[in-house]
Amino acid sequence: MTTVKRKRMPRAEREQQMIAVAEQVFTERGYATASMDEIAELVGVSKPMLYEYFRSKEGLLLACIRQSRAALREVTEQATAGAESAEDALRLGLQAFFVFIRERREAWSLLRHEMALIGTPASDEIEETRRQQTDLITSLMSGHFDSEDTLRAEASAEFVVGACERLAIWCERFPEVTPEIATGYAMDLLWTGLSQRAI
Amino acid sequence: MTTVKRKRMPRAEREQQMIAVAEQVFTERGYATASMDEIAELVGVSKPMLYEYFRSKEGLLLACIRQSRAALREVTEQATAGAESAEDALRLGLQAFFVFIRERREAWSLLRHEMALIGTPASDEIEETRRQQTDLITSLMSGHFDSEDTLRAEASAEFVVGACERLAIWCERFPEVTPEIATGYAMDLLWTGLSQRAI
DNA sequence: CAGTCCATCTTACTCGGAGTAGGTTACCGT
DNA sequence: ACGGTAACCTACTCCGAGTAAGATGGACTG
Repeated sequence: MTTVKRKRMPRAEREQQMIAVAEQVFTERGYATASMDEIAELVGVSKPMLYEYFRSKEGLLLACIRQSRAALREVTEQATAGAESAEDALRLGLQAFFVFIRERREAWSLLRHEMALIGTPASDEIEETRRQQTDLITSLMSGHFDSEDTLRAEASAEFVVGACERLAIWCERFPEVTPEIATGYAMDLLWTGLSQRAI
Repeated sequence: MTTVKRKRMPRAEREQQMIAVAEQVFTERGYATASMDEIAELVGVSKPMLYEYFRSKEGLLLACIRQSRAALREVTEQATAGAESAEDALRLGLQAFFVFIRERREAWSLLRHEMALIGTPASDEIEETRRQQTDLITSLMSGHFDSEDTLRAEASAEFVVGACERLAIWCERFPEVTPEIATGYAMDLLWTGLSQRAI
């Protein structure tokens, strides 16, 4: 767009630029509808360069997902590092998550939407992101919960991740629901359950 | 495959057959990898017939999703019809859901995996399925909960749907987790919350 | 500063699958 | 028996993923 002079640049830098553009395009058009030609054009480079660096369209998507995942991990681990109790850890982690998805809508959109591609490397990659989160939750909880029933513990972690993922998507429709409010909803439900609110 | 004599058949019947085959193929190969030629061949009919009846590849996917959704709705509505309390309704609904996804793996797989296609009709269709479930939950709960805070009520419903969706996917990896056990996990977490299990 | 080397980059293709134009045939009602 | 139409087919176009083979800028060497 703005770049009139397409200069050569070192591989690492070009890769980052490509990922940034791809993240944008995939999010806007959707993976299926996005074309490699368009991404190449926006980067200001020819299509074979994309293939040189990422092997395939899906490879490019993978790179985007991996980057988002790393960012999410960074954020949630930092946030929960100093927690004392399970309740505290949960709250801090939830808060970090809901802030992340608000601040980095594009990254989140990728993780959220591009889940088709069953049987392809990309679906594994998305699942890996969730596994990262469930592992984190499981380990956070392990010190604070009766952990006899490991199956139940795993189920709980999955449950939490699914619930929050869905809640996050819902939040997008309501700008007035701040990360703080979302965290509050999630904590209430997770911690005290629905019974508290039954008449 | 087995059909040696490809006979003509009325539209409605052919449509059903096509949907059945498509559901299978989409599930096995994934939407992106599946080809209309292959589906047509398996049905024992030529490709333009698929387009005549479903307009596009995505239209065919839509038909599959709609059918699954109708089945899911049928099952959950039936199950919760006679519930007395909120707790009861929740339990019966969850049970019906977990039984459904076990018995109809293919249908469920479609709803579960084919979520790419952001901005396309199919993504709306998937969301519509979730909305169906959240609406059901909301209406089930409306009589039993303090409904001043509608935003919170909606959030709760989304939360429940997301949690159960994720839990259902997790269950696939553990055949020993029966629908009954899954329902138990979900009820415990939803109703009494995590605090009950904290040390 | 001329020459060499190679990472970066390009043009110009192939190939497979979505979607379509236009014609053909079995079946049903009269 | 004989239209009429719903069901069906052959034979294409077109678009986008992926690739083969070659061109070029610029860093480093003598």
